[in-house]
Amino acid sequence: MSSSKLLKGSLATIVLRLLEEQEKMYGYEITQKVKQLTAGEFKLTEGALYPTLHKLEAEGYLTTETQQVDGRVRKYYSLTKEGNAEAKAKVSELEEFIVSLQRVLNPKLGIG
Amino acid sequence: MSSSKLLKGSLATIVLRLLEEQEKMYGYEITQKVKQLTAGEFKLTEGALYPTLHKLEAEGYLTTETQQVDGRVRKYYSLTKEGNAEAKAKVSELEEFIVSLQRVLNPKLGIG
DNA sequence: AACACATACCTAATTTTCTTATGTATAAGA
DNA sequence: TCTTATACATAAGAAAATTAGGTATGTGTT
Repeated sequence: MSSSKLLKGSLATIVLRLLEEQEKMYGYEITQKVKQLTAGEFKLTEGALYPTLHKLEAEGYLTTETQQVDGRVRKYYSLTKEGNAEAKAKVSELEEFIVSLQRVLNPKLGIG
Repeated sequence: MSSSKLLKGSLATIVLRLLEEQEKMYGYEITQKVKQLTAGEFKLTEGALYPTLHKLEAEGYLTTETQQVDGRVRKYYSLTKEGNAEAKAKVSELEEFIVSLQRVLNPKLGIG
């Protein structure tokens, strides 16, 4: 992912979150979805995405099934039961991180 | 920095932001300030902080002056003119990133 | 037909940025 | 004396990107 090399470490969380919203997604679809949601601000590179998907699958958080569509192969990913739990956990963690980050960036707001 | 290895890439921005708020700070003070602002959630490690400070100095964004306080040396960092501009730029970039990230995490909210 | 662009997957080398571990040194408190 | 806090620093390793390359099909344009 990019937005000029910002905030590394959130990609897996983003993938898990998108799969919470939409049951099945394939890699290319994820890149387009992220691009659309962020109005082009995040450019999720394939070199980052595919290894992340493979890792999440290896960890048991995702399962795959391939489909042939218009002569092209698509590999659909879905959350496993563990993936669902992991998604919730990671998203919470990231949201808490954002709160802390905003506190540092804007200390005037105080501890809400 | 840590909050379990989340969001890498924001450390330099955090440092620049803190020095916008407070003209002079030394390394140890920065670690304590971050800890305080985030109620202990961010543990900024020295192995991450010092190289970052040195890099920002090498890039011309920070200047240093050392002081002897209670028999211990403190190295104070301040923003240069370029550092000031960089701080504004990096903070804006990070804030925009957070907005995009929240859009991905919570697509229901729509494009505000 | 040739070419560019979009779709769709993938990996490898390199770089960036951390964590972890270690080292030095002084001061304060139990 | 020993631990904890203060205060600096570097080095090895790991994690997670970027950059760059590869394969292949479909579509639209000249």
